[in-house]
Amino acid sequence: MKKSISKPARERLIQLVRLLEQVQSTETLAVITSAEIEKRTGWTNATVRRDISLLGINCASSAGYSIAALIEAIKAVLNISRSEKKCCIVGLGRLGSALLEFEGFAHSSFKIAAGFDSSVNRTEILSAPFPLYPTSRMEAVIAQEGIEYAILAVPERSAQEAAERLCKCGIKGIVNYTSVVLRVNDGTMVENISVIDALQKLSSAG
Amino acid sequence: MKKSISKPARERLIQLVRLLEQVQSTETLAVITSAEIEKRTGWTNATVRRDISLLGINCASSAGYSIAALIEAIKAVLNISRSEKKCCIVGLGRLGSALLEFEGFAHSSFKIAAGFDSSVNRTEILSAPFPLYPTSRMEAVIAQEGIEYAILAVPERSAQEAAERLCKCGIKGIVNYTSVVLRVNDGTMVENISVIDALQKLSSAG
DNA sequence: TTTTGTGAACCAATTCACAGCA
DNA sequence: TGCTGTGAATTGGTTCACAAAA
Repeated sequence: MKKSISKPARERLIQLVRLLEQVQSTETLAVITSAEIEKRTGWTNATVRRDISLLGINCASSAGYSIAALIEAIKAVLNISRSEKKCCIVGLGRLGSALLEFEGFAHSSFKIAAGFDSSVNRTEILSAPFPLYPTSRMEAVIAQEGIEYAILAVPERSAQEAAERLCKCGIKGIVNYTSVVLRVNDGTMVENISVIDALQKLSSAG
Repeated sequence: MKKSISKPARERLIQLVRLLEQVQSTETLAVITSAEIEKRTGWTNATVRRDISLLGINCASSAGYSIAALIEAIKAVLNISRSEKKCCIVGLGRLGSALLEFEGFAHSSFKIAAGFDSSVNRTEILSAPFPLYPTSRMEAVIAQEGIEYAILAVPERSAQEAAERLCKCGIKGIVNYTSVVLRVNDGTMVENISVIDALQKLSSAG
């Protein structure tokens, strides 16, 4: 863990751990080679080996890497699922409330601890496995619950303002579902996952 | 100008055009400097200037870049909004159907031309401004409509199979809302926008 | 054998630093 | 003066190629 892991390598490792878990749950393989990972991901085998070597562990034989050991190593180094991390959803329109049933959360180390919406009516009508609050209580609830990450799913026109409030609360990162380019403090990171953004990336690569 | 634009540069330019449009619609600025763009995005002014110079146009004065000209230039070079591009939504659960009301589409050059779901019941009950079909008709409709991109919002267990069918149809790109690591043909690109993926990127960057 | 792990080489991207321009 | 545009330098990432290990 001496060498710090670059962003592209980290992102590949995040995907890799998920790929390995999928393999583990649908196939009987216990071991996988870098060549096989290349087939399934498109990354070159050299890149795969380099990424894995950055973990600073040694879980390979001449048949390849032990899948179980590799999963553990990546999780440990990237502190994925090291401890439960609390998130909140900001904006409970169709998109925000669709997340209430997103399967992926079950197997992750992220836990949704609160939902916020400016419409009190909506926070009262919706039912969720976690408490819903009016946006006015955002700062208080985030501090009190120790929420670290926010999922931003408000209408475009409210996105920047919401982001600023989240920054002031000391939120570590925002997952941005809107296509607004957010201006945030240095202490806060943003991951953009707007569908328009993604489509434009695809079509500009064409 | 024959220098091809790198992927990171393209992705910044896509964000930049959106930022500029936002500035244009909320402020009265007609001109913007690379230093100002740095403030709003966090990219260094050198990177901003380099990216813009890759466009091979010249829309700057000593006061900065003309916002309107810059928007046009980026759109032209990245063929954003050059022509209307057809997409489909595959999987009309809560997440997929939430996209029906996503605002961003209105101002984009992407048009949703079809929705697919394995539940015939669902395709009959939902109402959308475009036709909905059972998944069995996917291949036929995609070919007939000339659909180029797909938004994948099916349950995790069906994701890989759906992706393979989309590849066979010759779809150019898939926007993947699931957290499954998709294996696709060389001719098909994937953009992953799973919320879990995004949260893990944020927390591993810590 | 086969496959990893890794220096060294290569290629890509960013940043520096400054000439040139309005 | 205050900006852009861009060669040159630098930093970062990927790939090569091969020794070492199983």
